[in-house]
Amino acid sequence: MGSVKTRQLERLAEAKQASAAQLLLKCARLLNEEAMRRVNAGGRGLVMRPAHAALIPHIEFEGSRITDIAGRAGVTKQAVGQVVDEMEQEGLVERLPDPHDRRAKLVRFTGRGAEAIFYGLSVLGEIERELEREVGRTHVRALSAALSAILPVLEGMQPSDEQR
Amino acid sequence: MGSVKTRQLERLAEAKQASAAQLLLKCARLLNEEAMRRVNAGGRGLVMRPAHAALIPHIEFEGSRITDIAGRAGVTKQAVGQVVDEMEQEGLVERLPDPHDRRAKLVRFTGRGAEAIFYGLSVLGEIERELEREVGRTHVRALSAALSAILPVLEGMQPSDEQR
DNA sequence: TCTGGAAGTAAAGCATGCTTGTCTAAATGA
DNA sequence: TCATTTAGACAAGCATGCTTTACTTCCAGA
Repeated sequence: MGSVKTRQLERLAEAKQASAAQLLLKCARLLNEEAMRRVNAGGRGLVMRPAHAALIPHIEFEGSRITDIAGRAGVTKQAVGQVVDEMEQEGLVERLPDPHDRRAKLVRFTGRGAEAIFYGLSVLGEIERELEREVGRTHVRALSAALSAILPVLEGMQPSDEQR
Repeated sequence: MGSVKTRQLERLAEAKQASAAQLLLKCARLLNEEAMRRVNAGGRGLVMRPAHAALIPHIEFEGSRITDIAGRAGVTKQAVGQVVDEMEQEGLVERLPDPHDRRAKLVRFTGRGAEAIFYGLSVLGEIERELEREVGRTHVRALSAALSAILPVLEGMQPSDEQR
């Protein structure tokens, strides 16, 4: 009793009160789990995995090169190639020859891929509407506003991610 | 042109505007990356990995049983045992005999473990202060308020997680 | 006092998501 | 033209974080 360690443990108990950062991390984890659960329970045959989700924002609708996707996603082109293989087998994307460079290929969403993305977005929208119903639209709008402000700051903290 | 697919791709481009849910996920990912980066660059020998972070909230200061931790974290006791092994080797936690059950052991933070947690929390606090400096305290407080409201709703969506 | 179940450990295995290294074909530029 | 670089594919390997199976020790109820 009264030892250094005991006092530390007491301070630790106090510190348990969540900061905004901790709240953010926890909410996002729960939201992500719920969204994945709903997407994969969506009756469709396809499975959505985090590796897929990570690439989607970096595949442009006109088609993107593997190397470009890799650079933006911050992983090697080999890693992207593997995930693209999977998504291609599920019929979500297709590889097209790049008219500007015969070494290159363009990865592009298929119609089915676009549908899958809409479905995923609709799941997020659905959850969002449920949240609004529970906590009120004001809170959700404030959340959006704050996150929109914070996002560029967080992006600015990213390491420039030299070569890979 | 004008095909079903083309129209879908156009809609897809519109849909790219981020919802609150998407913003939340992206911000959290960036925040998490930045926090991990800073913690592991903290000069200390120890490495922080997601698996450790996942257990920490479930280790009570008085000590918790492996089985309890596993139940709350939603993984098997074997998985928890492995991570606890690692944290024990780093001197962050210790295993004590449970006075109430000679089969059981209590996992508890050591002084060093408590320090490490303080350090981790201080990193989060530091990032939070930087965010306040950039976007203003109002936004960050609104963020906290909204997340605090949303958290219990998200927790309520959790599957009851039958047996494991 | 046994008998079933729970706590923890041990070992093996597996899914995921990466990496590095190597190769071919094509572009690029001196 | 020829050397270098680049895009992508292929193969192997590895780190992480789990799981399943099997065991020992101990508790607890019939």
